[in-house]
Amino acid sequence: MDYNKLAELLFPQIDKTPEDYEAMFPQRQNAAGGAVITRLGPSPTGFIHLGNLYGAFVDERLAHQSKAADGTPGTFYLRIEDTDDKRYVEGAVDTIINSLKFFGITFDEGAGCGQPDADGEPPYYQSKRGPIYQAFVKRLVSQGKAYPCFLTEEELADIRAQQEAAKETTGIYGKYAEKNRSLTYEEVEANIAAGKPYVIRLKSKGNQGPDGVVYIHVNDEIRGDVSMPANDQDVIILKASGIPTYHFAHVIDDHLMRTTHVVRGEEWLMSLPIHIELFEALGLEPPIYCHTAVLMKLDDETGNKRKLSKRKDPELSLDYYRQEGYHPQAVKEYLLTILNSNFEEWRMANPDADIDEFEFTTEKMNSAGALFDLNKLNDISKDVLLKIPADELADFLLEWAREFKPKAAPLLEDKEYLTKILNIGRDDAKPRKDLIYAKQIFDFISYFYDEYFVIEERIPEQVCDEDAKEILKRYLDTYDHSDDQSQWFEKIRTITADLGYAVKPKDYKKHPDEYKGSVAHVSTVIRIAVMGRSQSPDVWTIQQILGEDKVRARISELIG
RNA sequence: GGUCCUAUGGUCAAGCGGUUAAGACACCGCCCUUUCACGGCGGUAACCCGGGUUCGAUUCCCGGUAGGAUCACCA
Repeated sequence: MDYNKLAELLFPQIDKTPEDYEAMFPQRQNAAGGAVITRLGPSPTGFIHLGNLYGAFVDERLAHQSKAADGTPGTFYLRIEDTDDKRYVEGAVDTIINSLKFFGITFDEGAGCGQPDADGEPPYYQSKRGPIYQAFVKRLVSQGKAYPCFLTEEELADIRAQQEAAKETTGIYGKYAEKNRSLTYEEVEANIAAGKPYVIRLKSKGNQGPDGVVYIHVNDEIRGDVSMPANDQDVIILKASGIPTYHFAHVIDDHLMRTTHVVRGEEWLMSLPIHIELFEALGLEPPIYCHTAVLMKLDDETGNKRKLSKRKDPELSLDYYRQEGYHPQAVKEYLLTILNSNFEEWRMANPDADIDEFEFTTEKMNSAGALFDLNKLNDISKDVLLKIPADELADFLLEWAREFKPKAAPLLEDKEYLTKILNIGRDDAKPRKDLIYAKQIFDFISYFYDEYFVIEERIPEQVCDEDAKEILKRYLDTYDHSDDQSQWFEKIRTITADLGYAVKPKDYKKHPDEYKGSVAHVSTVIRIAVMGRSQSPDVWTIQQILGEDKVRARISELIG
């Protein structure tokens, strides 16, 4: 069989060679100098989730932390893996870029990144790289390393059924590949003339060595040495549509785009043998692989760990964090704590350092899947929000409200008021940490706005209704908005003592029979009248922000 | 089922042949306090099982078990 002739028959329109493309896309300057080149390769389904962000983070850190000999940083680019046209969703690329940008991850180049050509140059959309892939496939065919296969869906199904019945490995390999591997030129020509659809398969060298099964060994940056049986499947490299499969596109693109580190999910580990054989067949050097762990969650029903699922787990979607109003920085820091085990320690030692100063390493990555922990996220979020100045936080909250709570947004437009509210207890030596995410913050401060003010709790049982009324009446009578905090509290003490409550909570605790209750209970009545709830920051401070009119109005309302 | 990955408290995790087996979150108690929060102090809680190797295994090897991943003209 004349393979050159076959290649020409299959790809008459392809006139460029692999060498042409090598010359068109030469080695990058910075990669030659040791910088790390990474990429994100999402399919354009428009759904970008926490797992994507998790991986993107590794890519971004690895690239931007590395430096070439001359000091130029590595490159992180976006490549759209749209080899499956069924998956394409309109506007998906923008969604991807914007979602990641929200979390502070930006690309240096790639799809939608403002290259001269809107699509990027070289094309960063796999769907636009057809001729490139075909040039390499053509070369493989001409070397007898790949061949056209005319197996129909029915035939494939038959083979599969037969294999399953015999408990053999499924797929096209060994004897199952024979038929199409050994087609003559004339047969191929006739099939094509008859318009039969076909795919191009790799002619696998198999994995049988003189001593049994041959294993491949790969040094994964995260997992260390990984070994598994070499590939023996005649995998499809070019689909009937002329578009390559992921496997082939990965090999060609990451080589031509000079990716040095391929960061991808653990789910790709099992196809590594295919990629290794492909690189070998093409005479190319494989990149360094980093297979990251999958994000897990405890299943409510089974109690077992399982992969976060798009359908069942809203927290997988990045939209979830935007809707709840998590600050991107909080999500980022949380991800980093599960990504690099020493980050948390570093953060404690360097509470104010920029996140970029943390030295991210693949050695500190865990290869087992981490369980997603909302508690931890919330805890981290408290610290993150504390470091953000109140006025910035006000902007963040307003922005969130405009999108997700439009009815409340106009109230938050009064930025001075909002900033004061958010600043309560923040500039102390021991600042409060009760702000977690926008939705929670809004609920937390809602009583500052009459439109959302409601009495949520009942007065403590130690205080009877008459006393409660009396407390509020006296409080209102003696209320002077210009009192400082100690003057204000002195008046509460007076009321407390006059009505037979203990001024010192300890006294009440020691002698519960001698008092009706303590100053704590009296204060709680006031709290509920003014804030509608028994738990809040300092009452005096809140009243100063609320303003005299609101304070008086709310108390008067209750006295009737 | 085949193949591969993983295995330390409820969760995230240090550890890399000899440790009282760190720390963080969560939980509980006490203190501070007009409530809550913050903070401080303290507490409950772990090396999956069985064989080896070794003077000695959480750590190394083998087997089991468990969990996860993967077996498409999807990525």
